[in-house]
Amino acid sequence: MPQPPDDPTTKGERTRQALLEAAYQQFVQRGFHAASMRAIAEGAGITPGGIYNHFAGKDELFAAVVVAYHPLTRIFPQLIGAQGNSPEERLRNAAQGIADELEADDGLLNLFFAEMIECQGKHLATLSAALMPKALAFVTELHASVGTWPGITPVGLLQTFVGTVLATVFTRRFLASAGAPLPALAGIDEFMDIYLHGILRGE
Amino acid sequence: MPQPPDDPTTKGERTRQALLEAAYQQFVQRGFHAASMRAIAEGAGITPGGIYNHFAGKDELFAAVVVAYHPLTRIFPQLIGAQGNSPEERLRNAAQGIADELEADDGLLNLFFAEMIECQGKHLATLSAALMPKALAFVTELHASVGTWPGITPVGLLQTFVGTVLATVFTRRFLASAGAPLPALAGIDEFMDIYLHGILRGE
DNA sequence: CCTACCGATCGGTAGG
DNA sequence: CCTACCGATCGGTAGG
Repeated sequence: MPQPPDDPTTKGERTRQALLEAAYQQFVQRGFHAASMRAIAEGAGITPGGIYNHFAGKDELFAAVVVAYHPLTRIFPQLIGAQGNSPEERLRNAAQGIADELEADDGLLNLFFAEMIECQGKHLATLSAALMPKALAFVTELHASVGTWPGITPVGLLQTFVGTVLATVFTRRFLASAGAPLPALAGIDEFMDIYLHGILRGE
Repeated sequence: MPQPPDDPTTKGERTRQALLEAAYQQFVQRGFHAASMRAIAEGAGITPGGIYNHFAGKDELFAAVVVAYHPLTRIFPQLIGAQGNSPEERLRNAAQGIADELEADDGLLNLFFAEMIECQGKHLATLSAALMPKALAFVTELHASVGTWPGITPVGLLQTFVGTVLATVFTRRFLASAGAPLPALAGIDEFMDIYLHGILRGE
Protein backbone atom coordinates (compact mmCIF):
# COMPACT_ATOMS: atom_id res chain seq x y z
CA MET A 1 0.00 0.00 0.00
CA PRO A 2 1.19 3.58 -0.64
CA GLN A 3 3.03 5.39 2.12
CA PRO A 4 2.68 9.04 3.09
CA PRO A 5 5.47 11.08 1.51
CA ASP A 6 7.41 11.57 4.74
CA ASP A 7 7.12 8.00 5.98
CA PRO A 8 10.63 7.13 7.19
CA THR A 9 10.29 3.56 5.95
CA THR A 10 10.09 4.51 2.28
CA LYS A 11 13.34 4.41 0.36
CA GLY A 12 13.00 7.97 -0.87
CA GLU A 13 12.54 9.33 2.63
CA ARG A 14 15.48 7.35 3.97
CA THR A 15 17.67 8.78 1.20
CA ARG A 16 16.42 12.26 2.00
CA GLN A 17 17.34 11.82 5.67
CA ALA A 18 20.77 10.47 4.73
CA LEU A 19 21.29 13.52 2.51
CA LEU A 20 20.30 15.89 5.32
CA GLU A 21 22.73 14.22 7.72
CA ALA A 22 25.58 14.12 5.19
CA ALA A 23 24.95 17.74 4.21
CA TYR A 24 24.94 18.81 7.86
CA GLN A 25 28.33 17.17 8.41
CA GLN A 26 29.85 18.77 5.32
CA PHE A 27 28.38 22.23 5.96
CA VAL A 28 29.53 22.43 9.58
CA GLN A 29 32.98 20.97 8.89
CA ARG A 30 33.83 23.07 5.84
CA GLY A 31 31.27 25.87 5.70
CA PHE A 32 28.65 26.44 3.04
CA HIS A 33 30.83 27.33 0.06
CA ALA A 34 33.59 24.78 0.64
CA ALA A 35 31.12 21.92 1.06
CA SER A 36 30.68 20.24 -2.32
CA MET A 37 27.55 18.56 -3.60
CA ARG A 38 29.80 15.66 -4.63
CA ALA A 39 31.03 15.10 -1.07
CA ILE A 40 27.49 15.35 0.28
CA ALA A 41 26.23 12.82 -2.26
CA GLU A 42 29.08 10.45 -1.39
CA GLY A 43 28.28 10.82 2.32
CA ALA A 44 24.70 9.84 1.60
CA GLY A 45 25.68 6.91 -0.60
CA ILE A 46 24.36 8.23 -3.92
CA THR A 47 25.79 10.02 -6.96
CA PRO A 48 25.75 13.85 -7.26
CA GLY A 49 22.91 14.00 -9.75
CA GLY A 50 20.63 12.12 -7.38
CA ILE A 51 20.57 14.98 -4.89
CA TYR A 52 18.32 16.97 -7.21
CA ASN A 53 15.54 14.43 -6.85
CA HIS A 54 15.23 15.63 -3.24
CA PHE A 55 16.41 19.25 -3.18
CA ALA A 56 16.23 21.88 -5.89
CA GLY A 57 19.81 23.01 -5.28
CA LYS A 58 22.54 23.71 -2.76
CA ASP A 59 20.68 26.67 -1.25
CA GLU A 60 17.54 24.66 -0.63
CA LEU A 61 19.58 21.83 0.88
CA PHE A 62 21.27 24.24 3.26
CA ALA A 63 17.93 25.78 4.22
CA ALA A 64 16.61 22.31 5.08
CA VAL A 65 19.70 21.62 7.21
CA VAL A 66 19.18 24.90 9.05
CA VAL A 67 15.58 23.99 9.86
CA ALA A 68 16.60 20.52 11.05
CA TYR A 69 19.74 21.37 13.03
CA HIS A 70 19.91 25.07 13.90
CA PRO A 71 20.76 25.62 17.59
CA LEU A 72 17.79 27.95 18.03
CA THR A 73 15.44 25.05 17.37
CA ARG A 74 17.18 23.18 20.22
CA ILE A 75 17.52 26.05 22.65
CA PHE A 76 13.92 27.18 22.85
CA PRO A 77 12.29 23.82 23.63
CA GLN A 78 14.88 23.18 26.36
CA LEU A 79 14.13 26.58 27.83
CA ILE A 80 10.38 26.14 27.79
CA GLY A 81 10.46 22.57 29.05
CA ALA A 82 12.84 23.11 31.97
CA GLN A 83 11.60 21.98 35.37
CA GLY A 84 12.47 23.28 38.82
CA ASN A 85 11.07 24.37 42.16
CA SER A 86 12.03 28.01 41.66
CA PRO A 87 12.68 30.35 38.74
CA GLU A 88 16.37 30.15 39.59
CA GLU A 89 16.35 26.36 39.48
CA ARG A 90 14.44 26.33 36.21
CA LEU A 91 16.95 28.68 34.61
CA ARG A 92 19.86 26.59 35.87
CA ASN A 93 18.35 23.39 34.54
CA ALA A 94 17.54 24.95 31.20
CA ALA A 95 21.07 26.32 30.90
CA GLN A 96 22.55 22.95 31.74
CA GLY A 97 20.41 21.20 29.15
CA ILE A 98 21.23 23.66 26.41
CA ALA A 99 24.95 23.69 27.16
CA ASP A 100 25.09 19.88 27.24
CA GLU A 101 23.39 19.67 23.89
CA LEU A 102 25.60 22.29 22.24
CA GLU A 103 28.81 20.83 23.65
CA ALA A 104 27.89 17.30 22.57
CA ASP A 105 28.16 18.33 18.91
CA ASP A 106 30.44 21.14 17.81
CA GLY A 107 28.62 21.33 14.53
CA LEU A 108 25.56 22.97 16.05
CA LEU A 109 27.40 26.19 16.87
CA ASN A 110 29.24 26.01 13.55
CA LEU A 111 25.91 25.94 11.74
CA PHE A 112 24.86 29.09 13.59
CA PHE A 113 28.04 30.89 12.54
CA ALA A 114 28.16 29.53 8.99
CA GLU A 115 24.63 30.75 8.43
CA MET A 116 25.43 34.23 9.73
CA ILE A 117 28.60 34.68 7.69
CA GLU A 118 28.07 32.81 4.46
CA CYS A 119 24.33 33.38 4.17
CA GLN A 120 24.15 36.78 5.94
CA GLY A 121 21.65 35.45 8.46
CA LYS A 122 18.87 35.27 5.90
CA HIS A 123 17.27 32.22 7.57
CA LEU A 124 17.17 33.76 11.05
CA ALA A 125 14.05 35.84 10.57
CA THR A 126 12.00 32.80 9.51
CA LEU A 127 13.36 30.65 12.32
CA SER A 128 12.75 33.31 14.95
CA ALA A 129 9.25 34.00 13.74
CA ALA A 130 8.42 30.33 14.25
CA LEU A 131 10.02 30.04 17.68
CA MET A 132 9.56 33.46 19.23
CA PRO A 133 5.87 33.45 20.24
CA LYS A 134 6.17 30.53 22.66
CA ALA A 135 9.52 31.70 23.97
CA LEU A 136 8.18 35.18 24.55
CA ALA A 137 5.16 33.91 26.44
CA PHE A 138 7.40 31.78 28.62
CA VAL A 139 9.87 34.52 29.36
CA THR A 140 7.18 37.10 30.08
CA GLU A 141 5.79 34.89 32.82
CA LEU A 142 9.31 34.25 34.09
CA HIS A 143 10.08 37.95 34.03
CA ALA A 144 7.15 38.60 36.32
CA SER A 145 8.16 35.89 38.78
CA VAL A 146 11.83 36.80 39.14
CA GLY A 147 12.72 40.29 40.21
CA THR A 148 15.14 41.74 37.66
CA TRP A 149 17.05 44.98 37.53
CA PRO A 150 15.12 47.91 36.13
CA GLY A 151 15.72 48.27 32.39
CA ILE A 152 15.60 44.52 31.77
CA THR A 153 12.57 43.77 29.59
CA PRO A 154 11.18 40.25 28.99
CA VAL A 155 12.98 40.21 25.63
CA GLY A 156 16.09 41.41 27.42
CA LEU A 157 15.77 38.54 29.89
CA LEU A 158 15.56 36.03 27.04
CA GLN A 159 18.47 37.71 25.29
CA THR A 160 20.77 37.83 28.30
CA PHE A 161 19.98 34.26 29.31
CA VAL A 162 20.58 32.77 25.87
CA GLY A 163 23.59 35.04 25.42
CA THR A 164 25.11 33.78 28.66
CA VAL A 165 24.66 30.14 27.68
CA LEU A 166 26.15 30.78 24.23
CA ALA A 167 29.02 32.68 25.83
CA THR A 168 29.75 29.65 28.01
CA VAL A 169 29.92 27.20 25.12
CA PHE A 170 31.69 29.57 22.75
CA THR A 171 34.42 30.78 25.12
CA ARG A 172 35.12 27.24 26.33
CA ARG A 173 35.59 26.03 22.80
CA PHE A 174 37.75 28.88 21.59
CA LEU A 175 39.93 28.96 24.70
CA ALA A 176 40.38 25.20 24.47
CA SER A 177 41.38 25.44 20.82
CA ALA A 178 43.73 28.27 21.80
CA GLY A 179 45.45 25.91 24.22
CA ALA A 180 43.99 26.88 27.59
CA PRO A 181 43.79 24.16 30.25
CA LEU A 182 40.15 23.05 30.45
CA PRO A 183 39.91 22.61 34.25
CA ALA A 184 40.77 26.30 34.76
CA LEU A 185 37.87 27.39 32.57
CA ALA A 186 34.47 28.44 33.80
CA GLY A 187 31.60 26.11 32.89
CA ILE A 188 27.86 26.51 32.84
CA ASP A 189 27.64 26.41 36.66
CA GLU A 190 30.05 29.32 37.04
CA PHE A 191 28.41 31.34 34.27
CA MET A 192 25.02 30.76 35.89
CA ASP A 193 26.37 31.74 39.33
CA ILE A 194 27.46 35.00 37.77
CA TYR A 195 24.31 35.46 35.72
CA LEU A 196 22.02 34.94 38.68
CA HIS A 197 24.06 36.66 41.39
CA GLY A 198 26.79 38.71 39.75
CA ILE A 199 30.51 38.29 39.78
CA LEU A 200 31.06 40.63 42.70
CA ARG A 201 30.98 38.83 46.00
CA GLY A 202 29.83 40.80 48.97
CA GLU A 203 26.60 42.52 49.87
CA MET B 1 67.17 57.49 -0.70
CA PRO B 2 65.99 53.92 0.00
CA GLN B 3 63.04 53.42 2.33
CA PRO B 4 62.60 50.67 4.95
CA PRO B 5 60.45 47.87 3.54
CA ASP B 6 57.36 48.78 5.62
CA ASP B 7 57.50 52.51 5.04
CA PRO B 8 53.89 53.48 4.28
CA THR B 9 55.02 56.07 1.75
CA THR B 10 56.51 53.53 -0.66
CA LYS B 11 54.26 52.40 -3.47
CA GLY B 12 54.69 48.72 -2.62
CA GLU B 13 53.64 49.21 0.98
CA ARG B 14 50.62 51.29 0.00
CA THR B 15 49.51 48.53 -2.37
CA ARG B 16 50.01 45.97 0.37
CA GLN B 17 47.82 47.96 2.74
CA ALA B 18 45.16 48.38 0.06
CA LEU B 19 45.23 44.61 -0.48
CA LEU B 20 44.82 43.93 3.24
CA GLU B 21 41.85 46.28 3.44
CA ALA B 22 40.20 44.91 0.30
CA ALA B 23 40.80 41.33 1.45
CA TYR B 24 39.30 42.10 4.87
CA GLN B 25 36.16 43.47 3.23
CA GLN B 26 35.77 40.47 0.94
CA PHE B 27 36.52 37.86 3.62
CA VAL B 28 34.08 39.28 6.17
CA GLN B 29 31.32 39.90 3.63
CA ARG B 30 31.50 36.55 1.85
CA GLY B 31 33.61 34.27 4.02
CA PHE B 32 36.98 32.78 3.16
CA HIS B 33 36.03 30.40 0.36
CA ALA B 34 33.52 32.63 -1.41
CA ALA B 35 35.91 35.58 -1.47
CA SER B 36 37.76 35.53 -4.78
CA MET B 37 41.30 36.72 -5.39
CA ARG B 38 39.93 38.55 -8.42
CA ALA B 39 37.48 40.60 -6.33
CA ILE B 40 40.20 41.35 -3.78
CA ALA B 41 42.58 42.52 -6.51
CA GLU B 42 39.86 44.70 -7.99
CA GLY B 43 39.15 46.23 -4.59
CA ALA B 44 42.82 47.10 -4.23
CA GLY B 45 43.04 48.52 -7.73
CA ILE B 46 45.38 45.95 -9.27
CA THR B 47 45.03 42.80 -11.41
CA PRO B 48 44.82 39.32 -9.85
CA GLY B 49 48.38 38.30 -10.67
CA GLY B 50 49.76 41.27 -8.79
CA ILE B 51 48.58 39.94 -5.43
CA TYR B 52 51.33 37.32 -5.49
CA ASN B 53 54.00 40.00 -5.32
CA HIS B 54 52.78 40.68 -1.78
CA PHE B 55 51.32 37.42 -0.48
CA ALA B 56 52.26 33.85 -1.35
CA GLY B 57 48.63 32.78 -1.70
CA LYS B 58 45.09 33.08 -0.41
CA ASP B 59 45.92 31.36 2.88
CA GLU B 60 48.77 33.74 3.65
CA LEU B 61 46.60 36.72 2.75
CA PHE B 62 43.90 35.55 5.13
CA ALA B 63 46.45 34.97 7.90
CA ALA B 64 47.68 38.55 7.45
CA VAL B 65 44.10 39.84 7.64
CA VAL B 66 43.55 37.88 10.86
CA VAL B 67 46.63 39.42 12.45
CA ALA B 68 45.59 42.92 11.38
CA TYR B 69 41.86 42.78 12.16
CA HIS B 70 40.99 39.90 14.51
CA PRO B 71 38.77 41.05 17.40
CA LEU B 72 41.10 39.50 19.97
CA THR B 73 43.79 41.98 18.98
CA ARG B 74 41.28 44.76 19.74
CA ILE B 75 39.77 43.34 22.90
CA PHE B 76 42.89 42.77 24.96
CA PRO B 77 44.43 46.26 24.64
CA GLN B 78 41.07 47.83 25.52
CA LEU B 79 40.86 45.60 28.58
CA ILE B 80 44.38 46.33 29.77
CA GLY B 81 44.16 50.06 29.10
CA ALA B 82 40.81 50.69 30.76
CA GLN B 83 40.76 53.39 33.44
CA GLY B 84 38.52 53.78 36.46
CA ASN B 85 38.44 54.51 40.18
CA SER B 86 37.41 50.96 41.12
CA PRO B 87 37.66 47.48 39.60
CA GLU B 88 33.95 47.71 38.77
CA GLU B 89 34.42 50.99 36.95
CA ARG B 90 37.41 49.68 35.03
CA LEU B 91 35.48 46.62 33.90
CA ARG B 92 32.53 48.76 32.81
CA ASN B 93 34.75 51.11 30.85
CA ALA B 94 36.61 48.26 29.20
CA ALA B 95 33.33 46.57 28.26
CA GLN B 96 31.98 49.80 26.80
CA GLY B 97 35.12 50.35 24.74
CA ILE B 98 35.17 46.81 23.36
CA ALA B 99 31.44 46.78 22.57
CA ASP B 100 31.67 50.15 20.82
CA GLU B 101 34.54 48.94 18.66
CA LEU B 102 32.87 45.65 17.74
CA GLU B 103 29.53 47.30 16.97
CA ALA B 104 31.13 49.99 14.81
CA ASP B 105 32.18 47.36 12.26
CA ASP B 106 30.20 44.14 11.80
CA GLY B 107 33.15 42.64 9.95
CA LEU B 108 35.21 42.19 13.11
CA LEU B 109 32.87 39.57 14.57
CA ASN B 110 32.48 38.01 11.12
CA LEU B 111 36.23 37.55 10.92
CA PHE B 112 36.17 35.74 14.24
CA PHE B 113 33.48 33.36 13.04
CA ALA B 114 34.86 32.88 9.53
CA GLU B 115 38.21 31.91 10.98
CA MET B 116 36.61 29.37 13.34
CA ILE B 117 34.45 27.70 10.71
CA GLU B 118 36.34 27.90 7.47
CA CYS B 119 39.84 27.63 8.92
CA GLN B 120 38.99 25.48 11.97
CA GLY B 121 40.46 28.06 14.33
CA LYS B 122 44.02 27.32 13.27
CA HIS B 123 45.14 30.94 13.79
CA LEU B 124 43.77 31.19 17.32
CA ALA B 125 46.62 29.45 19.09
CA THR B 126 49.20 31.84 17.62
CA LEU B 127 47.08 34.89 18.36
CA SER B 128 46.38 33.84 21.93
CA ALA B 129 50.01 33.01 22.62
CA ALA B 130 50.93 36.55 21.64
CA LEU B 131 48.17 38.26 23.63
CA MET B 132 47.68 36.01 26.63
CA PRO B 133 50.68 36.85 28.84
CA LYS B 134 49.78 40.52 29.30
CA ALA B 135 46.06 39.75 29.61
CA LEU B 136 46.74 37.10 32.20
CA ALA B 137 48.92 39.39 34.28
CA PHE B 138 46.23 42.05 34.16
CA VAL B 139 43.41 39.74 35.11
CA THR B 140 45.36 38.08 37.92
CA GLU B 141 45.81 41.44 39.59
CA LEU B 142 42.16 42.24 38.97
CA HIS B 143 41.11 38.87 40.35
CA ALA B 144 42.88 39.65 43.63
CA SER B 145 41.28 43.07 43.95
CA VAL B 146 37.67 42.08 43.25
CA GLY B 147 36.10 39.41 45.39
CA THR B 148 34.68 36.72 43.08
CA TRP B 149 32.68 33.62 43.76
CA PRO B 150 34.71 30.58 44.74
CA GLY B 151 35.53 28.49 41.69
CA ILE B 152 36.25 31.50 39.49
CA THR B 153 39.94 31.46 38.55
CA PRO B 154 41.79 34.41 36.97
CA VAL B 155 41.42 32.70 33.59
CA GLY B 156 37.76 32.18 34.38
CA LEU B 157 37.39 35.88 35.15
CA LEU B 158 38.92 36.78 31.78
CA GLN B 159 36.74 34.19 30.06
CA THR B 160 33.47 35.27 31.64
CA PHE B 161 34.16 38.96 31.09
CA VAL B 162 35.07 38.61 27.41
CA GLY B 163 32.25 36.11 26.98
CA THR B 164 29.73 38.57 28.40
CA VAL B 165 30.88 41.37 26.09
CA LEU B 166 30.77 39.06 23.06
CA ALA B 167 27.32 37.85 24.14
CA THR B 168 26.14 41.46 24.19
CA VAL B 169 27.32 42.25 20.68
CA PHE B 170 26.36 38.89 19.23
CA THR B 171 22.82 38.66 20.64
CA ARG B 172 22.07 42.27 19.69
CA ARG B 173 23.10 41.65 16.14
CA PHE B 174 21.29 38.37 15.68
CA LEU B 175 18.10 39.52 17.38
CA ALA B 176 18.15 42.69 15.28
CA SER B 177 18.60 40.68 12.08
CA ALA B 178 15.79 38.42 13.27
CA GLY B 179 13.51 41.46 13.46
CA ALA B 180 13.47 42.31 17.17
CA PRO B 181 12.91 45.97 18.10
CA LEU B 182 16.30 47.39 19.14
CA PRO B 183 15.10 49.55 22.07
CA ALA B 184 13.76 46.47 23.85
CA LEU B 185 17.15 44.75 23.71
CA ALA B 186 19.71 44.75 26.48
CA GLY B 187 22.92 46.66 25.74
CA ILE B 188 26.34 46.65 27.32
CA ASP B 189 25.10 48.52 30.41
CA GLU B 190 22.45 45.92 31.15
CA PHE B 191 24.80 43.00 30.49
CA MET B 192 27.36 44.59 32.82
CA ASP B 193 24.72 45.20 35.50
CA ILE B 194 23.99 41.49 35.37
CA TYR B 195 27.62 40.45 35.13
CA LEU B 196 28.63 42.50 38.13
CA HIS B 197 25.56 42.06 40.33
CA GLY B 198 23.48 39.21 38.92
CA ILE B 199 20.06 39.24 37.34
CA LEU B 200 18.22 38.47 40.56
CA ARG B 201 17.19 41.59 42.40
CA GLY B 202 16.92 41.38 46.11
CA GLU B 203 19.37 40.55 48.87
C1' DC C 1 52.62 44.82 -11.67
C1' DC C 2 50.05 43.24 -16.18
C1' DT C 3 48.60 39.88 -19.92
C1' DA C 4 47.38 35.60 -20.99
C1' DC C 5 46.62 31.34 -19.72
C1' DC C 6 46.63 26.59 -17.13
C1' DG C 7 44.42 22.58 -14.75
C1' DA C 8 41.06 21.68 -11.35
C1' DT C 9 36.77 21.84 -9.44
C1' DC C 10 32.45 23.53 -8.94
C1' DG C 11 26.87 23.46 -9.27
C1' DG C 12 23.73 21.82 -12.13
C1' DT C 13 21.37 19.29 -16.27
C1' DA C 14 19.93 15.90 -20.08
C1' DG C 15 18.60 11.61 -20.97
C1' DG C 16 17.59 7.39 -19.75
C1' DC D 1 18.74 7.36 -9.12
C1' DC D 2 22.98 6.88 -12.44
C1' DT D 3 26.10 8.20 -16.42
C1' DA D 4 28.00 11.58 -18.83
C1' DC D 5 28.64 16.00 -19.54
C1' DC D 6 28.10 21.36 -19.72
C1' DG D 7 29.67 26.25 -18.84
C1' DA D 8 31.55 28.97 -15.30
C1' DT D 9 34.75 30.17 -12.06
C1' DC D 10 38.35 29.35 -9.22
C1' DG D 11 43.61 29.81 -7.35
C1' DG D 12 47.76 30.20 -9.20
C1' DT D 13 51.76 30.72 -12.77
C1' DA D 14 54.89 32.05 -16.84
C1' DG D 15 56.88 35.52 -19.10
C1' DG D 16 57.73 39.90 -19.72
